[in-house]
Amino acid sequence: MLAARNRLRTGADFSAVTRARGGARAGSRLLVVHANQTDSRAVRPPRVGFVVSKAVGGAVIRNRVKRRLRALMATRLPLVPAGVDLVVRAQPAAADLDSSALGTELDRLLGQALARVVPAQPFGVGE
RNA sequence: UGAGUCGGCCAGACGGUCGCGUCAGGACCUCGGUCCUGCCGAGGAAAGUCCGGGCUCCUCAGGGCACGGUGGUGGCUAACAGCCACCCGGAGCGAUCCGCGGGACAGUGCCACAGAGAGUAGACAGCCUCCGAGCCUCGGCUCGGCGGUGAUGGUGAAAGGGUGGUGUAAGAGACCACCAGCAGCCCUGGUGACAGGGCUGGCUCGGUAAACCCCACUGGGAGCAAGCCCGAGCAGCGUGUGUCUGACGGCGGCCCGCCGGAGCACGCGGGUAGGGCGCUGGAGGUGGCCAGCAAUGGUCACCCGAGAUGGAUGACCGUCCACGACAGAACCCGGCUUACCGGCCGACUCAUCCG
RNA sequence: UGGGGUAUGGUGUAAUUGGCAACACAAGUGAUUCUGGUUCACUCGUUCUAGGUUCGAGUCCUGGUACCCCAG
Repeated sequence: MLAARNRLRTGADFSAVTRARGGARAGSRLLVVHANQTDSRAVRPPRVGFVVSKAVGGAVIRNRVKRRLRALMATRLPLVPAGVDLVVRAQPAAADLDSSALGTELDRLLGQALARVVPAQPFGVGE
């Protein structure tokens, strides 16, 4: 579980990230990462939300996928610039992966999405 | 030793680092929150939502009808379609298991096809007496007719007791014996379902009620996103005050002064956004004793073991083993059903061997 | 989370009170045609699944599975 200030809390927040005009998206067969700079003055900490639909599996599998993504995201949170909201969506194939495979996939997609939404500050995980 | 039946229990363990949620204590605080410490933190099915109950709101004088639910008996329970014990029927050598297990003499409906006849039975073939005609090897045979018959054949899921005899033209519960079954009465045992036995009777009226129905018992509706409380803003109502005799607001706090200026203040009820409560101490667990065959109940002691709201149990490691199945609380509880890698314990049955 | 509904050839639908699972389109095979189309004939079913009631179940009863809809 992330701290409350780092979570998206309402359905309006989620649709603001996933359907916003200025938002960026990077996806694969495993995950889809949405990003959007909702606060241009960048005073708010970054916020993250997760979407795991019933197509992924039962409640146990969905919770496991969500917890793994949450734990992976918690370590990467300091690298996300302030004022940016993220939504990480899991595809059905993500249920079969372990944490390390999910981590590399998340790094790749996160870099793509953040580079599109904040080109001035490139995401530097690979360096 | 092998095969099997039933019941109960467990649901990876230990350790390290980093994190999460409720609660309690403390610190900081811009009263939004942040940080530190500590306790606790998913299941036997949390699942399916198939029954039952608590709780909440709505409806409701009382009674009846309609529409459902249940269905051997006795008990347990808050209640149940559940559980326990027993009865009956069936399966098994047995331990044991399975059964929507009331009523077809209250009434109605249906029983396709086949078959003569399918429900107050029925004559297609056949069998038998008698009458008539024909043939004739004079034993009889064939055809037609008035009747008798329910034994035989064939049909069907099912054909109106079974076996043996008496009887007859041929036959038939027409009559007799035994058996099966039904009804009535009585005796014994049992709270009861029922069981055992005796006497009498008519020979003996299919199946289907998970068809309508009858009988007995029983059921109001919706559901915690139920519902209750607080409540911005906008609008409404009331009272007071004010419109050049200037309310109120602005100019850094106050006074004066200057500027803008028609509303302003208080109260009221309903209630949107939003927030809080409901929300977990309960038909609660663990252990002992007592009553009971048991389900269960009583009593004593100890314990507090989730309560979130985008929704908490995770991540990375180490060691061990049988290498980890099915699966995640969202108001709570009692059941049922379904899913499931395996493991442990107890009781019992059968077969074989040994003593 | 709570409430409600549906399931029949590949697809869309039928089937009186329980008595032979029917129709259209599609697909395949064959015939007709020089070839294709049209036309004709034929083929194609665990009635979602497992039990039960019944002589007999798509239909009646019970459990399960999948999908869809509604409230928020």
